[in-house]
Amino acid sequence: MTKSYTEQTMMSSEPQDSATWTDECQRSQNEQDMEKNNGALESMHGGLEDDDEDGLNRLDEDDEEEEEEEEEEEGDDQKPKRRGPKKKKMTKARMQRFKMRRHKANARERNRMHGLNDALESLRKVVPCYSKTQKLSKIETLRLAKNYIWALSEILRSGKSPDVISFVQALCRGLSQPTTNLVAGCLQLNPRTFLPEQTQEIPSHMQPASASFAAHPYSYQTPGLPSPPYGTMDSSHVFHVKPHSYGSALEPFFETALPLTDCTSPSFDGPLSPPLSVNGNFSFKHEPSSEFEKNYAFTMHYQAAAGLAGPQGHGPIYPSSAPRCEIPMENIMSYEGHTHHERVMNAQLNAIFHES
DNA sequence: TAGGCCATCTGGTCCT
DNA sequence: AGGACCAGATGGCCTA
Repeated sequence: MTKSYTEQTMMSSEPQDSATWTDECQRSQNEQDMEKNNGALESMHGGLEDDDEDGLNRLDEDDEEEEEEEEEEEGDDQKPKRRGPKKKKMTKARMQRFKMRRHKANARERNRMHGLNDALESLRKVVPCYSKTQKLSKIETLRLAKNYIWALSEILRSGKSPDVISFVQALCRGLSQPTTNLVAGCLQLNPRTFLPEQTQEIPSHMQPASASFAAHPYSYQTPGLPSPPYGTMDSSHVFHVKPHSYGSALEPFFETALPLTDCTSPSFDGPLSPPLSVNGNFSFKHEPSSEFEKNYAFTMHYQAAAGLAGPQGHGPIYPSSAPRCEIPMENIMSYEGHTHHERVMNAQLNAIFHES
């Protein structure tokens, strides 16, 4: 039984505070924590007395009449005399109240952050490539969500369905290398495939159909990003480039797939990979054979994007005769697991395409 | 071991 | 006054 990251962190992190708190045990835990943190708080108090105790001394001025001694550093001629309210000593009672307030504020902040994380987790589930085991980082989740929204908007705006390469390009813009590889993995697509410079080498029939998907209409620079892999689709950080052939660039996805923009091509008769279900969900079809597939269980569920609208018939990119494939992995959140609201949203998108 | 990611604590600021 | 929000600091875990 493995502990979640959160649990591990909670158990091991230095401030033993209370991620494990429940409302019931919060009080006793509070007291324990206060004991533990006493030393730190005391020292902090010392520092505050020396530097700036405005905050602290403003807090409790009601009682503590018993210790009204004002602190004056008489001996220090160097320091200019302090202005403003005279300081009060931090008495035990005041200290206790301060600690209490601090603990309450900490608990609130913790809850707030948990709520934020819950929301982020919800976002992870509705963004392509959701995996319980291989979670996207917060920042990557936000970036991918932004790209996803942009891509869906673009579909709505243009009324055309993108080809997979363009769509993945749009999704991966600005993502780090691992996430880019992850998204590519979702599609069983070699990341090199959708690199701008490499796509130029792809024969015309496999070129992205919608130019608008190949590049955002606005600059997609992400200035100030912490490390080079962010904010660029430069191939130098995606699959550390080695000489490749066109064939390898398209492996394994396009080996058997029909030209992306032509769902009705009669040339199609091979098995589809990756499988895209009738409603557009991507999923692996087979028992994971490669290490990659064993380790990463994803699902693509951009139904509204990739699958909703075919060029003419508003059908999925792949023919409905394509084998519907599922991953029998319990850690995958299937599209069916989405909320009613999400399904309604997709139904509405579907309706839009069918009406257009 | 460095770097990335994360949870938590903390003090400041703003709002109700 | 108290709560929400924010950003900086800190330390732990994980991975390349």
